Amino acid sequence: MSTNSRMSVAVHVLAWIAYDRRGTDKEIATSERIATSVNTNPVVIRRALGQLKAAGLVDGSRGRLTGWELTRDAARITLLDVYRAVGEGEVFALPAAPPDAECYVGYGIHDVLAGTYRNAQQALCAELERVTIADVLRDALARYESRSLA
Amino acid sequence: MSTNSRMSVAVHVLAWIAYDRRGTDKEIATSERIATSVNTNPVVIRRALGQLKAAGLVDGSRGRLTGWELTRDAARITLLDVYRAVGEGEVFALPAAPPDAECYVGYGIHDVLAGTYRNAQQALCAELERVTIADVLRDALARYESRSLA
DNA sequence: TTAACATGTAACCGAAGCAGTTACATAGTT
DNA sequence: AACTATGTAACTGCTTCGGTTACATGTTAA
Repeated sequence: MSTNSRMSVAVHVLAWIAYDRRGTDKEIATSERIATSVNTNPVVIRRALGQLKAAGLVDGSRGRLTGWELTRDAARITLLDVYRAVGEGEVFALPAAPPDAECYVGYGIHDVLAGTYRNAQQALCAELERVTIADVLRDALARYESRSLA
Repeated sequence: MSTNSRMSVAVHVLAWIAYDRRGTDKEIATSERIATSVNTNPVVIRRALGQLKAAGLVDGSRGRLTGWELTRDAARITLLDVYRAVGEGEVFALPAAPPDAECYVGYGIHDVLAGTYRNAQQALCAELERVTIADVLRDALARYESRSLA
């Protein structure tokens, strides 16, 4: 599929913010710092944060020493929320050109496909809804802890 | 999502071939004729047929007056078969650049995401598997029959 | 055997989307 | 007022897609 990586970036960003750093170095969540963890450019992070902010998942201001915050508990942000926030469209696309409406098959097939795609998409979304940012963070940290057994 | 229309084209092609034209004009299934129904270029159809043939869903030769055929009943070809035949990859992608392995979050997040994506993708595929080409054809024809009520 | 027909495939085009980057105006803090 | 970080525009290189032309190859029918 075509597929961009915005979903992955957005989840990473949220998990990074969700991680409680009060014990460590009191690192404020800036696009710069997050970009280091994601290994990309700060602007890419700002674009992601912009979408997440528009969706009401995070909040932040321009001032110094501010830092981004989640607007609610990480356990209450699902990957479906993120999926919608980053504006991912449909998984399947119909051809731009409409089929031959004179053809027995062509006449209605786009509508039929659209319905089928809707069901498939819904199944996908239902699965995304079962996972939260808290889940992702927990699993990621678990992997970090159990590393270095190599 | 990125999203191409190959899936849609392939399903259209299969439904077109599945439609029994013995009663009508005995139209042989050529890339040219199918292209008319799909409203695209014959080469696009040939590319699709090439993938479907490689997947063993259709068969055809170069000769004249041959025509493409399904290798099995339309009721036994699922949209999941088609999905795999057209080589659609994963719905979600991870960033090309690996995250910062020193970061508590970055270290394991790609693996975590990959697992989640796998589950979501599986849900999608399960839904596609429930629909066959025969289903699509039946529904499309039903729409054709009940048209012109406008 | 030969003419007709249809496929397979390479090659190219324009359009679109994406990630990355630079640059800079703007806004909020200290 | 100085500092800091965001928001955003603009540009780049890369990739993919659908569409198109062109042509060699293979198969059938006459």
